[in-house]
Amino acid sequence: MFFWLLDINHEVVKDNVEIRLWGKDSSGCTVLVVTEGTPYFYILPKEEMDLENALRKIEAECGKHKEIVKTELVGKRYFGKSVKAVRVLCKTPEAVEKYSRLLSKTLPIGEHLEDDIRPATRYILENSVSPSGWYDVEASRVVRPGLHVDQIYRAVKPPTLVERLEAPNLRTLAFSILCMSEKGSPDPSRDPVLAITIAPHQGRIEQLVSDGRDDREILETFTSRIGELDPDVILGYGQNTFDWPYLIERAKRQKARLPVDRMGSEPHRSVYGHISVTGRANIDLADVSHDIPEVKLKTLGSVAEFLQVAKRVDIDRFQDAHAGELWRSLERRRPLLENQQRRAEASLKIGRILLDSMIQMSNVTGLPLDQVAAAAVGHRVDSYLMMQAYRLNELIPRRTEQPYTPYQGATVLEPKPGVHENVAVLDFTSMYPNLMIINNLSPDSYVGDESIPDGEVIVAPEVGYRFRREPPGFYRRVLEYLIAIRRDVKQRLEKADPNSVEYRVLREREKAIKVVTNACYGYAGWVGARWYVREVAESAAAFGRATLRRVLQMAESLGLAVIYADTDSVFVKYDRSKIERLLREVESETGMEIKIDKIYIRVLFTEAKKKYAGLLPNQTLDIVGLEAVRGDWPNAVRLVQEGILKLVLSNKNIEEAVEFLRTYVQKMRLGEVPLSDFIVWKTLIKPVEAYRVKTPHVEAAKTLLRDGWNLKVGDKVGFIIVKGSGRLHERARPYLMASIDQVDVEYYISSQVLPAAMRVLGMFGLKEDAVLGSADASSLSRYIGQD
DNA sequence: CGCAGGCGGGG
DNA sequence: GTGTACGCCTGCG
Repeated sequence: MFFWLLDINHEVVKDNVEIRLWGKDSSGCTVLVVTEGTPYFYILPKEEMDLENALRKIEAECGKHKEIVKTELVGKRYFGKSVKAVRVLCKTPEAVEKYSRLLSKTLPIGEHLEDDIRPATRYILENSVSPSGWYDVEASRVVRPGLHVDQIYRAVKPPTLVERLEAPNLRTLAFSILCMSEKGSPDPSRDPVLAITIAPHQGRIEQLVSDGRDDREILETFTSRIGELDPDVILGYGQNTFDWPYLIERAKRQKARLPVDRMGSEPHRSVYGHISVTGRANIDLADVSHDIPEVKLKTLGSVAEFLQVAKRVDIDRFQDAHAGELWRSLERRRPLLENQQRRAEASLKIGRILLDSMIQMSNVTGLPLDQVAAAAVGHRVDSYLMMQAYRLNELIPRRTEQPYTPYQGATVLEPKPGVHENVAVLDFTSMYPNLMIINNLSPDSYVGDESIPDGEVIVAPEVGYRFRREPPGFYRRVLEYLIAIRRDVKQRLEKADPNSVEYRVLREREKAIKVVTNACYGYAGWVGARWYVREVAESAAAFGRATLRRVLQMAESLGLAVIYADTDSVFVKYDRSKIERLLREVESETGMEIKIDKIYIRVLFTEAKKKYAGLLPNQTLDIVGLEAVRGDWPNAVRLVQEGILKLVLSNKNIEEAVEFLRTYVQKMRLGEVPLSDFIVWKTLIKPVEAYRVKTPHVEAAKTLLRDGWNLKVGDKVGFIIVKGSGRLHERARPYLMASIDQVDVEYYISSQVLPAAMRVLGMFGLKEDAVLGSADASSLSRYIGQD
């Protein structure tokens, strides 16, 4: 039987672990394959220990406990060394937890390992069954009441991989709930669910509306409709943190149940804080939005607009406390309900667009579809490395609590301020992964204070850490493997028809592999990583600095003018033959690929690092780091600075830029700029009470909290600076509580718009008073093109 | 005036 | 819960 693996969980049935593989078969039927799981952990005796003796002791101790099935000595590797470990097989995961601890306490003979691997993960690793892929399994039909799938099988043998790229047709729906409160956030202990919208991919959109007091009926209808529609994928926006917990709490209050999964039980919280619906993939698109860095403000409307499925303003409405009042009158309720429908439809469309990439990320990293959406990059890499460790017969280290020590990172050069014409940006392809491969930077090749002949090690510059040249370390093997499979996917892409499904899948697969490859360096320096060794990350950074330094030397000796450099990129004055020579020489010396990334017709640098704007040959403007692209500056500032940059870079027209600024400032003073362009958004990175300083956004948040709002870590606070006296934070108002005539326009002009404008205009020798003074813009001096 | 806390975006 | 480097705001002594 062929099936595509959608979800995996385990149940303990009569002291045995049953692994449940939920999937779809090749005809689109839902299937469940049950099989046994074997829970176990390892004891790794200390090196000086006599193995026979250790094993005898362990066996003697294990013999006393009936939940331990057996022990066996197995050959494994641990941090690159061949070791013998004792595998302790248990009946249940609970026994694994209990005896791994007990044994290491009563028998202090070594480390206990892999007791932190959950049964479903263990099964994935052991049988190489990565989720979101096709498998062939020899299985017999069985009957199991109470499980909601078309067919149930018992596996006779472990599944084997089937090379088939295309995912099956997944039944998908999106849902959204509507709850309201007279003030602030709705509270499930008080406010009923007012409406639930279900938007199935196939079929009509449904809206279940309650009478506003008793939501029991719509909760029950929702549950039964999910059962009837039987989705493989459940989409939503924020349902892990809002909709599901709210529904669960409401159901509890109503003494109702929410058996929406495929085994008749309720949604529950799982590993990455997400809500798991067994047998289906519950995907919160708010989690997935973090994979789209281009979308700054993570609202459903912003994501919808970015993906061109809806206009932001049509989606992000009624998301504030005022909406509660709308529910009261019947005719004003209509737009509220219509908006909710649009939100569910937008979620559905967004999900359909993003599903391919999530499926590939799931299959590459080995995390089930619902988990991969919720897991952060570090956990995705963690999962990937665990699969690779299994492939290489390496024991999986546990996460350990350890202190965090910062280390020195990359080099950033002081830019040459001014406008430069024809500037090429050269950069290395995957610099950190390549440095890790070339220098064998890996936890297992890292040589601490052991004495080793100089010829056998590579020494990292500046930091002096040593790494064995041979054998290839874990990171090196994994990174080489990643690069090899990516190359293979790229080759297949070249042959594929760009309009085919195959092409689309391969493109997403290639992206997923790239993300994992590029995250390995950061992962190596993350204290939470299973394979965290700070010296590895620190050495990669040091090799990076040395490499960049060398490129700068070589550019200089070739007579190429360097304008700026950051980490793995160098900005040089365009000179085709010299650049080509530089690239060749750098490649042969470093063994890494470096190429021209882009050529700016004109690029403007201020004195600041990491801030510049460049004009590309197709007339588009690249703005990096400047206020115009930052989310914590009001629209007014972004708009003015971007406008000025466009004028000075594409037309070289400073007079027009000054005129543009003057006109905008005038509009501000005349009240012709809308309130929304004055809003400053800042994120709360900790609970409001935890702040020791009084800042505008924290004070605005306090005002909102006093008004009954529910603000949490990660929430964005939009505020306005209003007229009046006192410190800035005393004049910060939540934007919903301010009107246009209260705005301190002069503050915005002098402290926000002008500084941002002058950062650009100042580069042309203009002074603030000259710009806003009475002088005619056309009499301003021109400084363009000096370099 | 200088330093610290806070935040966001870059490579 | 990938890393470090950086700029620039406001608060505060």
